[in-house]
Amino acid sequence: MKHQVDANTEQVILEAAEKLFLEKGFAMTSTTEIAKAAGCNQALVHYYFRTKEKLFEAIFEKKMRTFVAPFLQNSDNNISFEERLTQLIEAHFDLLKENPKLPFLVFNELLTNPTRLESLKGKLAVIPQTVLSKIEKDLKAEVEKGTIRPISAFDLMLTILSLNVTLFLTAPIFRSINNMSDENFDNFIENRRRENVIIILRSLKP
Amino acid sequence: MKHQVDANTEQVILEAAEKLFLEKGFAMTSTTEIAKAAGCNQALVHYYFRTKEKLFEAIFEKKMRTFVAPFLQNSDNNISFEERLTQLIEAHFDLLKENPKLPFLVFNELLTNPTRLESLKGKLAVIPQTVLSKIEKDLKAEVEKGTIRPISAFDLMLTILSLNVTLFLTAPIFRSINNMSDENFDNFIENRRRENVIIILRSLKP
DNA sequence: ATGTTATTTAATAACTCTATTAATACGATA
DNA sequence: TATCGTATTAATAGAGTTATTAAATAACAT
Repeated sequence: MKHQVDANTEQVILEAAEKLFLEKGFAMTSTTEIAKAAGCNQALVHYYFRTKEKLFEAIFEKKMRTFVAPFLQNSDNNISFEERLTQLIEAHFDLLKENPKLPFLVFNELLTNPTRLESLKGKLAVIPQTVLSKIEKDLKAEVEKGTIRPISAFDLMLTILSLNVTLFLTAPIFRSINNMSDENFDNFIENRRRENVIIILRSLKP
Repeated sequence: MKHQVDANTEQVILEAAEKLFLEKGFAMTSTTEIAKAAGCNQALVHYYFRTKEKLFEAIFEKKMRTFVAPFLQNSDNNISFEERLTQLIEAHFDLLKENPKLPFLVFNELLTNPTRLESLKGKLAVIPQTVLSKIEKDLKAEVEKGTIRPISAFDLMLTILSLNVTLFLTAPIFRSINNMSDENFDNFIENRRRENVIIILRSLKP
């Protein structure tokens, strides 16, 4: 068992924990396991983070922010609404592509642990309001121009979320069932990126 | 602690376990907890099902079948393709409405436990093939009639799955964040049933 | 070199969980 | 009523978990 002299041990533990939590969720991951993955003694995990819960929270909150990030960045633009929307959808898609296990973690913890949901409520409740109201305004303008049908920002967001999230949530399952090669899998994913954009744009037509 | 003389204890245990597994997943539910919920001794749980794993499997496989059921029933029809598709989407939606925790259980277990996925692979792999090929045929016919654009049955299924599943997966979260009343929540759900059908039908237009 | 602080480890307390075992209650049947 | 199989329970072994503590070691400034 080597000492972690050079690297920041706290960071190494954090990363090992992140990987394991994403793979197996909170309950199925033990601090012993995290320590082993980080190449350190189990007590060190507690030395740096005191409890498993606190360690998880440090990771979860950061990940939560990543998860909703694309909806927050405002693309102040001279490009068309359709282009802006496409960019949003694809930004969300790409983020999930780089963090494919993220939806699992988020849903798993928010659904099984009511406390977690409660504690995040305060922090997250603000986001939808500010973001949605901006998109709402955008949508209203387009509706008046007659370029799209009337639809709530919430419904639109939920549709984007649904199409993008479920793809990455189910991808490992379909991949396994269909015995896809890396290449097939990549094609499948990229095909879906296009498909999702098409579905959403079409759903808005007047 | 009363004896469970009258009712079929095995069934009572099964139902208690089902409820708890759906709420909190496999790892977070203990046999002790199941026994308490079933009003019996913890050893009885093992007496009837030997292991927690076997108990779970008995429930999971049944639930898995429920989950994919709507895609399996063939509506041999004289009604139009659009109507048939609408019925399929709504049947799937209604099933999820009655089993809102089901997607959580299925994803949670298939994703965290590779063994589970492997063991189901054999049983489930057949289904997509038979079902998809039938829908594929339907789609091809419609494409030739010029009523829809070319699309794979798999993509269509994934879209339906995405829209319906994510709604029920995220519903408790949005409900909590937005402090929805029962009535608001019901409206929200019913509105989405319509919305999901619209999105999918529109996505198929030529 | 030496004292001081930060990091790391081994050991272990205190639980909790699964699974098994041995003993007991129940109910039908001979 | 004596007997037998099924249902049920208390007790507990055994493994694994989190968290704490005290001791050892490394790092570093003086």
